[in-house]
Amino acid sequence: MMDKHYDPKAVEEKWYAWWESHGCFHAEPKDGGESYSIVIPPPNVTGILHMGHALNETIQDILTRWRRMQGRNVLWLPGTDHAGIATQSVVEKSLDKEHLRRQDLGREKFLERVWQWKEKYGGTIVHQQRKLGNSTDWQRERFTFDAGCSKAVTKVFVQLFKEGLIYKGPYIVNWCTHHQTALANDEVEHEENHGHLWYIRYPVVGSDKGVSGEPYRDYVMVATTRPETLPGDTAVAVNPKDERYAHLRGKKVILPLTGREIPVVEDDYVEKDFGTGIVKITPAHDPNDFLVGKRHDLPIVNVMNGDGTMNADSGRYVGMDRFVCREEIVKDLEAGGYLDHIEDYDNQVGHCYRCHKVVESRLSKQWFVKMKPLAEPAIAAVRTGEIQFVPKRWENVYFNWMENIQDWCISRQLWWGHRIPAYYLKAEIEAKAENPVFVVEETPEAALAAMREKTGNAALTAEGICQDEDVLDTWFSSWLWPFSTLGWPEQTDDLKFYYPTCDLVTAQDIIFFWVARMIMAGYHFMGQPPFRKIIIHGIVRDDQGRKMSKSLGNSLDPLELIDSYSADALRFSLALITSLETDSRVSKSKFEIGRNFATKIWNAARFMQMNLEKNPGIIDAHAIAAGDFTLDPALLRDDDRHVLWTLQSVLATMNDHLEKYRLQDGALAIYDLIWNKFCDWYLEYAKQDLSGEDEARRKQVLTLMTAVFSSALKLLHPYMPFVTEELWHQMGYGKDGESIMLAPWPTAYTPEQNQAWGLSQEIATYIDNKRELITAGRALRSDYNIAPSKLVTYLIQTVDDETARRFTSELDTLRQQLRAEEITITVGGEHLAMPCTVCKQGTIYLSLKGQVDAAAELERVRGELVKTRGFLKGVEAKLSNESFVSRAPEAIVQQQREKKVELEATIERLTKLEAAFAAAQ
RNA sequence: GGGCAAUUAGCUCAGUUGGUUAGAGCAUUACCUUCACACGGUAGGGGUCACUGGUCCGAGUCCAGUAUUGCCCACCA
Repeated sequence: MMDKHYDPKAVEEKWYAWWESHGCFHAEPKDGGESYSIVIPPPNVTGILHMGHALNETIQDILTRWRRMQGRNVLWLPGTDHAGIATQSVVEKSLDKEHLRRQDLGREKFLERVWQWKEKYGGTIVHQQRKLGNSTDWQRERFTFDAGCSKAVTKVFVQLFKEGLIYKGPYIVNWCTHHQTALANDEVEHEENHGHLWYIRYPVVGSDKGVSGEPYRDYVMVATTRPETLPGDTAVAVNPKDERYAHLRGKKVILPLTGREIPVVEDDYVEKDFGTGIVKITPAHDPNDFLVGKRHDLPIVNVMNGDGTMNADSGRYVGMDRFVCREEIVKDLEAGGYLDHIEDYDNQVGHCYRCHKVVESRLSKQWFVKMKPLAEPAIAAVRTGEIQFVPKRWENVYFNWMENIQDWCISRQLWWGHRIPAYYLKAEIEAKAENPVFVVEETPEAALAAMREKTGNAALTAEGICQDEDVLDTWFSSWLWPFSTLGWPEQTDDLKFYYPTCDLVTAQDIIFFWVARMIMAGYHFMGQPPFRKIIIHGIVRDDQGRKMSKSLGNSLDPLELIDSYSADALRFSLALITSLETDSRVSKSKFEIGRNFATKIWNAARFMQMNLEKNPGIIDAHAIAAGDFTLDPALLRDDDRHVLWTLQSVLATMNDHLEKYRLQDGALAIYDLIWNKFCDWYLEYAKQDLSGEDEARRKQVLTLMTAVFSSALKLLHPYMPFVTEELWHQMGYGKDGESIMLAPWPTAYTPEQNQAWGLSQEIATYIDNKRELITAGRALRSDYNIAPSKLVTYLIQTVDDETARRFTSELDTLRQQLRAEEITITVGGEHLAMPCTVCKQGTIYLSLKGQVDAAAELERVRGELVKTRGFLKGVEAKLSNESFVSRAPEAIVQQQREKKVELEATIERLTKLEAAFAAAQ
């Protein structure tokens, strides 16, 4: 006998291992069929599973399991990202404990350590993903730094370079003067800094006075937080719309302390209302100034060394530390009469995340990809709808970024990553040549040959050249993910069959980093989109709406949730509480929904099993689950028809919801079917027959329950794979231990079956009405404070004969359920002089003999009459609108006509009622 | 500063082309430990759908404006 409470732990472990070992997740092109493929957004190899992954992967798994059951050839490809900075930092931190720096080990030894780390700990997240139940094809697991992906990366780099789309150029990076290395943006911590704004006068060239020590009459005033970079100024800038400085157009100013003449340029970057509205431009020491300099073709003067001391171009400050220099320059400016005044000023200043020294903006040479030519087809693809965002509004975000796209800086001064396949003459590098000769090739051998040709030195050996020290941005491998993982650049069967992939599921935070770039790479290298639909889901937040983060300590751990509630519960609850439209707030208790649901299903199965054990061999569960069963129409009751009909309508709704990625609605639909329709209504209804003497009827009920429940399990399987699989076997639905995950997705009954069994919307509506009638009857009792034990007399009045007939045929049941000694059923409006309650749609009226509130009923009927008349007016207006009648589809017009007739009948009925109530009053 | 979204029950959220009585889960109240399930059942309470105005026979839904909140982008030299 099954236990009262479902114990998911053992079950989930058992079935995952079973699925994996039976190759249930594995996909092969040779199996044919229509392909459905998704590549997983590869989590960082350093990562541990968080709620974001749980949501993201649950969505993908629901889609893939559903499609697989539909018979598609499904591939969901897993893998991880080598995550350059993150991984390197983790390993460097572990070196810290040994008081080692990576430089002490050297590049090769250090990389060995990282690989060791990856082998040891890199599997953490993929093991955690298994606990979620992901049906990813683990035989195809990939890593962005594995041999295949690395080959693709190198090939792409060389191709883009040869196409002229990759170039090497100057760029401002975050520079730590202590570690003497570039830092990525996320390695820079911004802290509030209590500093100053120095207001400095720059004399305008041509001014009448120019003697040092005297105030200039004609000058511009510049405000700066970094006076020490002044010797590197190569312009001052104003906003072109700033009327105050219109007279400066085309003029030059004198750079204080140096005597150099620098131009006044106009640039939108300048904020009119900040400081004086004039900015000094120091292209070598500020990223924005660098861009201004680029736009205006300004010279770049670097005044600082890598260690934060001033260099020769700073003039007399050479050798000073940058902060000493700041004080000296301010002193000199004051002495020269250039310093106007100083204000206190707070701003954000970047600090190194490791040594907390102020990060310097430093000019360096970096590699770039020209993005404009790549962006054009990618923009067109979304415009034409070849690729679609779901929800659609993200297209705006995408266009906004793509149309203003900047070149992509792809080089990183790290060791862990794909090394840039550029090769130099070793002699030139050692001599620190300004612009060393280089070649870009896929292999060192090819590079040597190319270099020999380029330099005309046939005697050049492999020792004479060296590879670029930098590695590529991690995204430079992930943007190839949809095809590099399928074997590109080889033209594999996988690639032919599964590319383009179908859906990409991700959160909005990597639309730029990843999604947009994959689209560009897809079109450029494959000539085809990487995927058709982009499903953007929200972010999982805590119950106060904050992002989950380690530092806030508000993270929910999916593994903990799986431990306390089960993976099924986590998945189902996530699906139920998240929509694509908004972020979701979650708290631990939310996951009880899924757990309780699993228990409910478990117990429904237990109930059925108990009854099957009492009737051994009465049905063939497997055959019924496979759709091979007959029902005797003579034995069918309306409640049977109702549940069969409801199952079919839920199936249709689920398909529609899943097609449109409304996973939440799908979850709700199956939840309602199983809990409310099947357990609360049908199982309760069936109890009387199951304990009855009629064996044919018992068999019929058990057949029907098996048919409905097995279909419901299938509909639920994408959401709750484990418990459905367990019950599938417990109930003997799969022949010879076949898995539910490969069972065919349910289909609607044939028209013949529907007809033979008398299934129709009318029957379903009748049962709904009956439920409502019983509820209303109970409510009436409580309204009039009548004890449940007391027998009363009900009057039921229906609008149509058919409903009256059905009620009459069930008088005994109704009497029992309403605890009535007498029930009178009539048709039409005359009888009802003492109405008390009205069921839905105004087609059934129920009253309790001797209990009337005619005044209230009169008021309500009048309200209803007003509404109905208004509605009728609208329909009439529509029908008298010529353009509607002539242009709208005939079916719609007909519908309106029918509605009109119906409304007129309703009004007539209500009018009679009104009169009856008025008389009663 | 630019853009996007949200505002519906105590809480978290649905509400698909405007349509008759606005739904769910949790929480809550009463009753029920009835032989599938108290992680349960039955019945109930709780909403001027942020505000103002507009269009319409009819607005949670469409339009305009206001307020509040959140996010993204660009960021003040």
